[in-house]
Amino acid sequence: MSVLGEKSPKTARGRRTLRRILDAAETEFGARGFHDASVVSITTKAGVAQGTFYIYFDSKERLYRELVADLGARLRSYLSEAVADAANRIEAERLGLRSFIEFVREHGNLYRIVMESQFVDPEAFRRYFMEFAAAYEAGFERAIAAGEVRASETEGRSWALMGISLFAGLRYGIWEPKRDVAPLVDSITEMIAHGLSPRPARE
Amino acid sequence: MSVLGEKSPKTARGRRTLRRILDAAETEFGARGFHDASVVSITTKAGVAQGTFYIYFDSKERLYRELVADLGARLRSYLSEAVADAANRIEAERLGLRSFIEFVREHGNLYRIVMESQFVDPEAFRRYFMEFAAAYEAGFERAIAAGEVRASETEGRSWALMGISLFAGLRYGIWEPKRDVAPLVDSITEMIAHGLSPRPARE
Amino acid sequence: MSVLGEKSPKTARGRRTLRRILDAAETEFGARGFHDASVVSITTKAGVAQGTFYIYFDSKERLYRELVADLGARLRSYLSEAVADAANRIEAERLGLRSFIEFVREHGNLYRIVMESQFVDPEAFRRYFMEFAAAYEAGFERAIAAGEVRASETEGRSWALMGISLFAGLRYGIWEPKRDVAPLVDSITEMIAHGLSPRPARE
Amino acid sequence: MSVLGEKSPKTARGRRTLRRILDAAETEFGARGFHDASVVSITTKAGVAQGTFYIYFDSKERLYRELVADLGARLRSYLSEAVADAANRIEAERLGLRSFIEFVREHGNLYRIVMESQFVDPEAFRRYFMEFAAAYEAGFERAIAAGEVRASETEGRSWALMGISLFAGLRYGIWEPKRDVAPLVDSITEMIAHGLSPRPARE
DNA sequence: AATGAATGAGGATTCATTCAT
DNA sequence: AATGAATGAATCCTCATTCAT
Repeated sequence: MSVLGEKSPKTARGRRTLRRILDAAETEFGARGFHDASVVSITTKAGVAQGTFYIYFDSKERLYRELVADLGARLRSYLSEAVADAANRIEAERLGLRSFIEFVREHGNLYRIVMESQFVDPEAFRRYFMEFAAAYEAGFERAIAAGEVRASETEGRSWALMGISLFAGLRYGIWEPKRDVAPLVDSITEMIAHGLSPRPARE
Repeated sequence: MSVLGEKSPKTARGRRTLRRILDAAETEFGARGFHDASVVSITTKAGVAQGTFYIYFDSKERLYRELVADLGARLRSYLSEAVADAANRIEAERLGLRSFIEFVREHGNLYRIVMESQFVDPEAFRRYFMEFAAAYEAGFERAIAAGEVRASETEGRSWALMGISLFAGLRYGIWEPKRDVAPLVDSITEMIAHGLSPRPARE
Repeated sequence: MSVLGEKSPKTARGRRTLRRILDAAETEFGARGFHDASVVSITTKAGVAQGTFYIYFDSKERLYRELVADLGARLRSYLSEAVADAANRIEAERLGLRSFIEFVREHGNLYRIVMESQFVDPEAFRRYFMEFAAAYEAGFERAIAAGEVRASETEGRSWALMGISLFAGLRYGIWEPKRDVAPLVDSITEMIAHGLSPRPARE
Repeated sequence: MSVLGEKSPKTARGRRTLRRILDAAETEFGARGFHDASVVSITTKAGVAQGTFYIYFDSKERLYRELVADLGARLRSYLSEAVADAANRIEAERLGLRSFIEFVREHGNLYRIVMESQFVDPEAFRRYFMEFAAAYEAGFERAIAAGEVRASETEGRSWALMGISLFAGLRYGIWEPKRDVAPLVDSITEMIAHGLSPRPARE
């Protein structure tokens, strides 16, 4: 989607350097946060000189922004793939929740970077989640049309469900990455399932 | 009330100064974030000399930590009061969600500060939410015992519900503070109600 | 000699406070050096408010200067007393060396303060040692007249002997305060004795 | 030659800059002392930006430490060269004393820096002189074996002789740099010669 | 394309000293 | 006589960015 590194390098050597900076940045930003990850620390880790950084990026802020966009895209594609085979909406929720936690466990840095972008580039963060939510809502509309979930306003519901995932990612992906997450996912999904069920509760 | 651990002033003048620093800090941290809010900007806004800051706080970091703790306590007390009169657990959820959004609308800075602490002082952030969650779970246990909600594992559910609130606070408290939130709260609460209902959905 | 504390207090309470500041200053200056010993650290240790300091002293520098003068006087009187009973000049050298080391062991702070004054108030330091040297030389002249030591220029000799003491004080008073110093003092004194002996070495 | 442990520059330009900082530091530290010589004053005198300082040194303290070590090495090599041709130990003492005073006259800053290190980095100071003393003692042992000086304990004697030099350096190198030092050196050396002579004094 | 060097504004913090009570 | 509060200049250091080679 977004092409990382404004000034895209022409030579193989250049591509390699760019790749190294990007990887170093991901690690550093993830581990130390935007402010504590300095350009020096990134270039040092990448094994290049400080000046080299500015061959590929206009500024630290700019790199960060591009990184966030890229990571967001990766996350989104990961999720839509994970959910593709779901038989129905409820199943999709279960799969989405589970694979999101897995994703966070495998790409903790990425998760942290995206979350921190809220405080570094609020507008980008906002846009990203609004788009995500739009897709989410669209899915809901289809599910309602298909009778898989109870009809209702979809915006708030979508947002609520995103909040669940995000927060579950924080606790079970970042804070407790060894925890057996299956029962919790089941419990949460069960709650969601009832919450969305097209069949009203018994009297 | 305030449990701030700063060196407490002994004169009225001192208390006034401390108060001004605290207020300025809340505003600055909320508006510009931890890193962009400098000690200069805080003291300038408070109308005191830079050195005065260090009469009351050991460091910028320390002030932040104390602020987070204090804000957390304020939020918690606000919420428990808001929820006190709820007839049952479901009603408590509705009230909690609604008043949380209200709180965020009125104290946006505060919300931002607490959220950003995740990246400034992760341990404080973690501790704060773990404690909150514990209280939440305890409430769940009671509700289950009272037959107000369906029995189930409570940890994941609590966490999920907190995620909903937090994210709703972000969107409807911070991003869209003018939005009429009632229908969304209703919709979300309805989802939660079904999700927790002691009477499972019909087959 | 020098009356410590410009504005000499009239009341008993005042004298007590002054005393406490002086003692704290001696400890702090000795332990942390002039620059690292702050007025805060001194007043804190003395158990008084910061402002109180300036009731008794115009400045940190001033206190230091007075302290150095006072300590110098104490040292000088200690030494002249220690040497008073010496049967002759050589004996005086031995006693002087030994008691100087003892003095340093008992009053390490004092020694350090006087030595550091070289870098805080070079002129005062210089004056002090020049005066000391003058007294030393006078003693030498007398000893020569009495035939106790070999005639010679006395200035360089005096200075050299002061250098020996000072450096011995550093090593055996400050750095190795537990060391049995008797044999070293004997050895050095023996060297001095031969060096000064009125009976030159045989050809 | 220089054993400075700073981050060594890779270009000629860098080496020039480093050299300028080092020279400026020597002058400033020597003239104003460690505390009053600020990084600003050093970089200003060196004609570089403040930040440049930190390309080459981790901290002001660190630079100082390295300077002390370097200066010590220079002094030591200067002295051992000066003394190399001495016919015997006594002659070596005379040459050592004289050339030390000369050295101090030519490198007053250097002398002051080494002396002040006692109060800035006591451990470095201590180490320096202990090493020096060890070399001194070894020389003594050899002289005793060669029958050039009277047998005796050597540690205290070495220390005493170092004290003489140091103090003579202070007075005749720093305080009275124009003074004709020859007679004083003679007088002191004569005293030392008798003090160390292998031929006992006549009865 | 890459590098090492240089910049300088800006940041947190310290501290001797003064002030008001 | 004493205190707690306030000051503000000064200090060390960091870091994103630019420059010369």
